[in-house]
Amino acid sequence: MNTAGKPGRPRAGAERLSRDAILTAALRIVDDEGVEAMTMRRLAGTLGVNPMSIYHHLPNKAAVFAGLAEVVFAGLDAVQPRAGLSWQEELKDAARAYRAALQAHPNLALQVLSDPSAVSDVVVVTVEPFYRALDRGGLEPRAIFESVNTLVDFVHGFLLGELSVRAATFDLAPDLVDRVEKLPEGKAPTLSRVVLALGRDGLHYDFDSGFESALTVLVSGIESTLR
Amino acid sequence: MNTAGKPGRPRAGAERLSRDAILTAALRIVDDEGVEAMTMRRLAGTLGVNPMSIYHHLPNKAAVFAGLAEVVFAGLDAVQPRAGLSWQEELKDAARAYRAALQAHPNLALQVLSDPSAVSDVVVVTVEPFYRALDRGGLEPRAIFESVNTLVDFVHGFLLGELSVRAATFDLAPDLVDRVEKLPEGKAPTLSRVVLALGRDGLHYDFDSGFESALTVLVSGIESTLR
DNA sequence: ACCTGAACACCGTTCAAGT
DNA sequence: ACCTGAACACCGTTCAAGT
Repeated sequence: MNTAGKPGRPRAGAERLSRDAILTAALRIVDDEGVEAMTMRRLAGTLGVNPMSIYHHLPNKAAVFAGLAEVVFAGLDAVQPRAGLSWQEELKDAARAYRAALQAHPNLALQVLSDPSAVSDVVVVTVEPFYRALDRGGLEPRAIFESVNTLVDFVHGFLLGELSVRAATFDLAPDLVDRVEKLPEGKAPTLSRVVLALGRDGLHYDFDSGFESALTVLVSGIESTLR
Repeated sequence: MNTAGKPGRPRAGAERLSRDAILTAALRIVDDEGVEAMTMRRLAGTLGVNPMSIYHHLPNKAAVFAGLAEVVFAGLDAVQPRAGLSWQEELKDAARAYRAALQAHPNLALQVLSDPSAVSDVVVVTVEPFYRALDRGGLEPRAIFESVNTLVDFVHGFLLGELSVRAATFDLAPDLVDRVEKLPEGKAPTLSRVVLALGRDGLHYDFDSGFESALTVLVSGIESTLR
């Protein structure tokens, strides 16, 4: 039977744990309560298992996060480009899909983006749609490589900002106008002038349209390297 | 006298601790050994003080990191643009200076970039040089605002990659060619073709030139919104 | 092989007590 | 006000022992 609390090896097929089961539970904790709540002891608790049991399936906590990164990026794999798009629109779609994949697990994304050891082969494959679109655009290999790096870096930085703000809803809203108004005279004159010209309404920032306008800039910049 | 280990309030002027002294010691730990080594107990240890003493100067550990963020960004404040530059080159200089400031404390930068609560007014002022250059370029307030966001997001994402790789020197070098060669046939055809066309030499990546080529793309893209 | 229990060497932070 | 000591409620991980 091997009920909870009983030591000893379970019968074949009666294992209470598996790598998959552990990762599923871990992802749930991260999604619901954030990376900080995902401790080995807490994870074992939700699985109804001794903390040490986990170590028979994953070597340590870092491996748990690396496993979660795989799970998240694996979903990106299957996405097919929409038919009939210009290569520019296909490129934008790739960036949109990449952003969406990371947004699907915001708490995890922040962790994964800043942890190089969490990056595996699954992540490498993630960039295929970018390569495809730029190849269609007729760029040289070197230009493709650098353009993809630029785009991916931008998406990472954008997500850093987006997810940080989202995670900080309990904090005071970072009202740029307020902050600028409180700045000492002459500390940042151009910033002050531009921000105040935009005003409180003009600054109402929307991540989706911010992302789109950045994509427009980036794609125009990439196009201009063709000439 | 208030020698080490003696409790009680020190005489005026004989305080053994200050916010500045604490932050200086903390920055040293972070620079030398990384964010993970910077614990309250370790920090107190290097200051020769009881762990709890720190709490009389900073409310908690998060406040220590927020203070460190201030220290780092404060250095950016004084930078003046070089004379005689086109607005495009001035804009690139702003991005270069921002990257350099974050690179100066790589261990801290990763932490700060992903921690919204570490961002203070000091950081807001950081973007003034970007605003200045774009204002000279004749962009409208809205376009300036969005271009700065795009540029700053890119720099953040770029640094995330750059600092991650630097921090992972002990890990296996992420050799893209090797990884691509091991990929299942047809898994990422364009990526494979492009990467193999570049070859092992063509891919030898250099962060400095990668940064420059991204800046070229970004600035061209911003220019094209003027027309 | 798979799970457990006790133990080690840590954490951040609260609280009461010293001067 | 500034510093300390003991204590609370945690961590990740090693190791020996069960079946």
